[in-house]
Amino acid sequence: MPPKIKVQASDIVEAALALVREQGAEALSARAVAARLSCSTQPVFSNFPNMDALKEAVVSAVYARFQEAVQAELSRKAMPSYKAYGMAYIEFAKEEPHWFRFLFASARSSQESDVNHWSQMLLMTPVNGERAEQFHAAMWIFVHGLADLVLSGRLELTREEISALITDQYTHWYYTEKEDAT
Amino acid sequence: MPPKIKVQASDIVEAALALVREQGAEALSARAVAARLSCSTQPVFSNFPNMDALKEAVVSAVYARFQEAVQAELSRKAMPSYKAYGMAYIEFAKEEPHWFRFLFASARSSQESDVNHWSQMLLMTPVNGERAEQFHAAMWIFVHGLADLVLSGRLELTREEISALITDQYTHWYYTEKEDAT
DNA sequence: GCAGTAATATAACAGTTGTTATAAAAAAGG
DNA sequence: CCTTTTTTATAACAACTGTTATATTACTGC
Repeated sequence: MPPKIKVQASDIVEAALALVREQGAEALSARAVAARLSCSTQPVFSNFPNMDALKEAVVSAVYARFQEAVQAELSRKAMPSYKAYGMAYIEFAKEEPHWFRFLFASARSSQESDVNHWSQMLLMTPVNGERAEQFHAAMWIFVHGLADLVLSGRLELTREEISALITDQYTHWYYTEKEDAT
Repeated sequence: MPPKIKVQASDIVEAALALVREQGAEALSARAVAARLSCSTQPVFSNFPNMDALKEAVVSAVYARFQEAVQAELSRKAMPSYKAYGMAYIEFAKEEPHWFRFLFASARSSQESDVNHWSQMLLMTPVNGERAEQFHAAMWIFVHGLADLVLSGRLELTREEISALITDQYTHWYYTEKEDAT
């Protein structure tokens, strides 16, 4: 019978997660993971067919953390709103820049990740009918652009300024729609 | 006296530019540049102290192309507008995805690149006074977010849909401001 | 206690990278 | 023609990467 398992797949993913979090995507290598677990590189390749598979697992794990963070932020509010959603989105990007970059650099198809993510918000649009999807898209685009610009340092904003920008974006749409309706 | 110079700094930058354009940032290596110029790696290091310096030069060169492309698009219009600007911005991202990524992945400080780039548009805002800067920022954020989402494949849009989104973003601000004024 | 089994460890292979030491070659002045 | 100067070429070094062949180890049923 074989010896007890010392290193499990979850340990490997967790170590990889920490590596990416602290040093970014390019620090993720078989040897770096092994060093963090104080083992050889062998367990990495017995738990995963190759490094790409591990990377995929790490992407999923980061995505789970991302959703957790956003949901935690939302549950603190009485009712989820686009503003709370956007703030949580950008907070995550600011607090975990390497994770955020890693997540959105892995260019998956449009089925995955934040499409599903945002789609739950479609029920919350303040506008009705066919304009709902356009409002939804506009908010998504704006929040994502804001996150990217803040993350890259091209825009330096306080939390209050970010909050004000999202509010503005929201209300400009909202008011215009109301004007149109009357 | 030395032999004639065969490989000049500009040749190296140009070769690097083509490499990044065709295969992305990670394809930029001393040997790859040399291979494209059919020379050894030596001229690379006699013209640049190290690869980071070359990379910087390439960033500047890509940025110049970016500005050229946007200006060319703007000069086709009777008067530059945020819409034309945004469309040119996103067109560049779609047509030269590797260049666009390379440019905006090089996280420089906020003095550089598209801050100056966008700042020339500040004169074109349709709103007045202190709201001008907020309108300006909102357009920048929206267009950049749109470019990034389209580039990564998370949003699949035709040129017409992109155009409509920018128009919407613009008019929602514009109309709301007009309402406020009256 | 021994043998079989599977999870690790060691170490190597082949590839990549930036960078540099050394050699070759080419142009021009003497 | 030959020496000097400097660009280029060859080749190597050291560090890194993914991956794998081979050994070692620890456990368990017998």
